Amino acid sequence: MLKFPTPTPIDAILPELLEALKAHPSAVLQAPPGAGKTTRVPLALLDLPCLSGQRIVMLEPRRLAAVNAARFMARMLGEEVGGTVGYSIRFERKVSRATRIEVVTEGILARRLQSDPLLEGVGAVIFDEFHERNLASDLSLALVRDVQGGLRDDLRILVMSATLDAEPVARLLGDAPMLTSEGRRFPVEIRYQKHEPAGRLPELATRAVKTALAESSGDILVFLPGAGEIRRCERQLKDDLGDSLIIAPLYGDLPFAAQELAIMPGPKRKVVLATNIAETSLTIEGVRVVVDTGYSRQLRYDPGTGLNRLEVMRISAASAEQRAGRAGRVAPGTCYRLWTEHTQRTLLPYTPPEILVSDLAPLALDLALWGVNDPASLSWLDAPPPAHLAEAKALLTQLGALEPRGALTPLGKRMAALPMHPRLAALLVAGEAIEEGSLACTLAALLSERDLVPAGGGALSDSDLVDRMEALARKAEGSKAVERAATYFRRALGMTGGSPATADPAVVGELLLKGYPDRIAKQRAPGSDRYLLANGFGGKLSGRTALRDQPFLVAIEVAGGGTEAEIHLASAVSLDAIRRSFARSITRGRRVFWDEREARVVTREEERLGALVLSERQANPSPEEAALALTEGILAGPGIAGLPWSETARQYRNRVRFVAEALPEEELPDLSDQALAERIGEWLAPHLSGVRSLAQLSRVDLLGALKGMLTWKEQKLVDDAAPTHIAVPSGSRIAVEYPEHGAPFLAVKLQEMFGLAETPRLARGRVPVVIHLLSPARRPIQVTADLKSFWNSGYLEVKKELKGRYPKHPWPDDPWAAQATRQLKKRR
DNA sequence: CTCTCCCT
Repeated sequence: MLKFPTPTPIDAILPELLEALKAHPSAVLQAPPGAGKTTRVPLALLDLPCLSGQRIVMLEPRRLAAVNAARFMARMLGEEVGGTVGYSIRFERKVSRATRIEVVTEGILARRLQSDPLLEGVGAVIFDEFHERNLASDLSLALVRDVQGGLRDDLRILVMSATLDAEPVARLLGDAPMLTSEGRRFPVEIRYQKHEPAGRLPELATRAVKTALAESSGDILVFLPGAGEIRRCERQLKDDLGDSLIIAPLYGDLPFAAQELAIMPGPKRKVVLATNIAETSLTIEGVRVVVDTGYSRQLRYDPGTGLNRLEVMRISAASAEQRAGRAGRVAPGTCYRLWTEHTQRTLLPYTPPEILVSDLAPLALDLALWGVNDPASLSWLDAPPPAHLAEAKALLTQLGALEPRGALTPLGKRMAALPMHPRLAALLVAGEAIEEGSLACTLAALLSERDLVPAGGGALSDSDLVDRMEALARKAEGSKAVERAATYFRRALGMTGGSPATADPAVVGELLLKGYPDRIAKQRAPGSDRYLLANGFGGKLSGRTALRDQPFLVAIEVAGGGTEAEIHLASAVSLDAIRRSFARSITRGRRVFWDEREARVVTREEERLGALVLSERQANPSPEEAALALTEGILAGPGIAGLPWSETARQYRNRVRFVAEALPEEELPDLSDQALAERIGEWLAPHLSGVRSLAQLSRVDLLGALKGMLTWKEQKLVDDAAPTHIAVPSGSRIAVEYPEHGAPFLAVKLQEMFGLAETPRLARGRVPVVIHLLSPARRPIQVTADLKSFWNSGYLEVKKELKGRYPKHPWPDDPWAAQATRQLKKRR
């Protein structure tokens, strides 16, 4: 056994662990941070006889941690790293023939499993920090377990974790033995709030920092959700406390030098305002006090939109414990939790694992390469959610990596071999095909590395990717990492050389289209910053950008959801490039519809891609299309009552209604507004040829159209039973009025009716017409349905009254004998 | 308060 300079709590449990792994192929070791498991356990495993001559691979979630662990172990052995102990991380590999312990980061193992599914020469795989439940470690465990259950039953699996509830993993590993070790940590006193605090996080944190400064000693670490909150809190503390303290922000996008300032001990008491980066990734020396707001930003994948959403959410109890532990590294400490003990009991026990909440496209591609069609054939701690997986497969199909049935295509196989997200792999392969591989590598690197930071600090505000290319050319902060990744990608493609000096924005757009085919966006109106995305959702450009001039974009980073997402990064793309890339998915169609505002039929020929109309032009509708759209427009707008009916047509409808009511046995058709609306396609549509607008409806012979609803026989019946005119004794033909409601009537001058005893009748004699007798000036005198009694009695009264007023008109004493006339009295 | 953190 090796001699370590200081004993750690883990030492006591090592013999037991070795025994467990002799008896069982798997084991679970639960030990809090600081117990020494990362360095002690792999070295101890070297003594296992069943591993003799075989390599131990240990998985670390972070590159820095992997390198540090390897270096530390090599030093314990008195060797250089790369001897018995080596490491492999993204850009670096330090291993040799002699290497027995290889520390790798998570992506490396997933990749190696694909090229060497039997893990030739590997005797044990250790999953360190498994409680973080990253996507790659969940996938790797499922695959390694698959290997162990198949051809490698000798393979040892050891899962090490800090806070994870060990029971489910042990069960997953075939009831593996569980071992627990104490940590080596100083006690941390937890202080809760008495009442749930109200207010904004930066203000609450500022107040808590002041309390902590007064109550405790040592440096203070404050956990806030993001850079915005950190800046606000920093400003308040500086305003209130001045230069008595060092206020150090700490978050991932901060330049390296600023991060150093936060991590290293300073000359004065220090307050570090940090994001989650300080929860696991970075350790700050000298912290005795933690102020925890209890919130963090968490990425949520929405399978409905295929977009990610960054949300401020309450942290889990496990996360709160990890944060509090940061106060007990050097001495007993204090943790101020800005929530109540009651709220503490409502926290989720663990942060949801990535496999449940993130984009599964990379996992789906790896599964396809592994030959797994149904993920249920592997064992998972948490199975990938079917809806997320379906969305991921849909994307991979669109990228050309999967056949519709789910099998891997040759392109998919090629993509899976490239060390990046499938979107970027598709971009790279496409770039290679058009001899723009080098540019494609630079683009992929820009999109996969941390965003560049301009020289003056702050963030790049332009959402145009071409702006990022220019910042890269100017060597903005972060350029080195991007160049390194680009070089790495070029090597993966078998290329040499550096980034191209200039890039044609048109080529940039075209390449991005290949990786983000689902993210085409069309400007809603010229000059607008609002776009419609191909998935049917809206997006708004963020930042000041020249992209506003662009009718089409590829939206690369889209955050949000709800009604309108935020497009943080995009690139212009030409319509021609879209047409070239999506020739097979673009549909051409005609749409004939009623434009309500212009009150006319509009015909558009459209080129569509998903929810997007790529182009459109006006066209002429066929008579049938126009008639259909116009009738829809009539019903939606003015309705039947609003049609330009002539008086004759109106009367005709009333006549038909009158006959229908008076002679129900004839069963005449119903011409009411409602009936005409229901049958508009039948009676009106055939008469609309050449009509495109409401205004043009006046050209239509509505009466003719109406008559089309009646057979010839029925038309004849209407003419007979409801004549338009009736001849009176004077010889005049007087129009019969058919009102909308009530009985038909005849308005006629009294003098024209002399001698007529029988009231004329309509509807085969069933209904008497009502007579409105008029004065010579056409004023109504009398309304009657019984002429005979009028001549006998009422007439004399009328004559007495009116004779003086109309002396030129005949007023005979005997109306029975008088000649009916339209004329005045004959001149003598 | 424009966008947490990692990794092939």
